[in-house]
Amino acid sequence: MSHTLGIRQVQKQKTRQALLDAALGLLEEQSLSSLGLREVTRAVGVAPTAFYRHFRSTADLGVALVEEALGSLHPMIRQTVSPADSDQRIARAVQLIAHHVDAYPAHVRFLARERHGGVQPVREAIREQLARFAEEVKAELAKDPESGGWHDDDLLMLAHLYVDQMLVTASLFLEAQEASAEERERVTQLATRQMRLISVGRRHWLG
Amino acid sequence: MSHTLGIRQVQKQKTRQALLDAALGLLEEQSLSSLGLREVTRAVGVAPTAFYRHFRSTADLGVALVEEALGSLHPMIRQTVSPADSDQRIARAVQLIAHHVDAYPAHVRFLARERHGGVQPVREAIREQLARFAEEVKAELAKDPESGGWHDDDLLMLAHLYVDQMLVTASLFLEAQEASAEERERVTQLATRQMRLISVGRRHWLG
DNA sequence: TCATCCAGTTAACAACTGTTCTCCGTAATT
DNA sequence: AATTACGGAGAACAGTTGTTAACTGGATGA
Repeated sequence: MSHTLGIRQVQKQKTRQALLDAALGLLEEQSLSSLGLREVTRAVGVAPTAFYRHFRSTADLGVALVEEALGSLHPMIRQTVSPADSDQRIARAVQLIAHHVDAYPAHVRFLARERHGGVQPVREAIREQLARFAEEVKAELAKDPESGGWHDDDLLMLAHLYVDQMLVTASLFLEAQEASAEERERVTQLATRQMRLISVGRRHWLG
Repeated sequence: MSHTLGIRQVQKQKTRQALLDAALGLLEEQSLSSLGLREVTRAVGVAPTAFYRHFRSTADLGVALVEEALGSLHPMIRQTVSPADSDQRIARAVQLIAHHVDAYPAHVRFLARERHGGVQPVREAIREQLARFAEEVKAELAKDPESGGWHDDDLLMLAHLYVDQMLVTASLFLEAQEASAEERERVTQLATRQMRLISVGRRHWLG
């Protein structure tokens, strides 16, 4: 069943990953729509034409990056929403987001930047994946006894609100990454209270 | 006091505005970081070198576009937040946002795209202006009797939440601009209920 | 062992980019 | 009426871009 990859396919995947990594690095100070194919291959140390062995275009590479970036986000979101919303749990969730931004800053930057960016297929890929995430969050919320009597539509509405709020918070942490410890603490306080307000709204939604 | 502009300065401002308009149009399907100086001048029908009479670079042009785009957003946000949050008021606010997106789609797209985009000075300009907006919203919220007993920090927190939620909603309407009437109605319902949940949270924030 | 495959290379193409310098015509100033 | 100020045009610069074509050499499968 487990067919060991030949040394050839291993090498191919290795350079493919190198292209993805290099692109992610270059995207720190520009958008995908201005990312050049040659720019990426030059950073990897490979001929420009080699690019075509892996991707049709930079937009195609962008779609691949969406998978990678949201793959790393996946477990984080799960952990964040799963427990009920006590104040302690919220504080922990915010810390989880902060930690994720520290661990994968380039992924977070890429998603925040290209979610509304200039490359349509990439926008669509992000939108699609985030919708799947919202569905997942909704399923998690449905387990909670607090969700008794909630309509499906309202659960999905809340799930989207959570997902958007997480991205906003992650983006805030990203901007404050090189800032002072006090500034980062300010962001933490802000995000925590916003999450708390949403929780209060959730608690009093019915009746 | 009112010094009438000479026919020369009038012409200059006219071509300057033409450059801004052309750029805004070209930015429908790309990001600012990939917008070329020649591309813009070609669209206006002017020599490439004329660009330098008005802007130092495309990033400089971007900052000018921030002023313009947020200028049009300014009265909209005011109207949206001013009244207390009855359900009817919320529905009206969402309609206001939808109307603004229809009236200035390019402005909304530009802000959503470049808020996290690849050009640092533009990001900073947007962040700065949005912070000023949040301050203004906070002042508006403070007038409301419902804000009695609220800390300044919490008021600002809520103001930011509102501003972000408005941008998210505007961006949703923008994506659904060419979609069916049912899809647009779905977006309206979603945005309305999210605003409502935030209002519920606001109402029960204290105690 | 031998023929095939295929990731990566080299070379060349026309088209495009931002920027500088020099010049022009005319509105503005004196 | 004479002079200056200045928005814009024109040409040229070196450097970049995406894409095609033909080629190489080592892993792969018969």
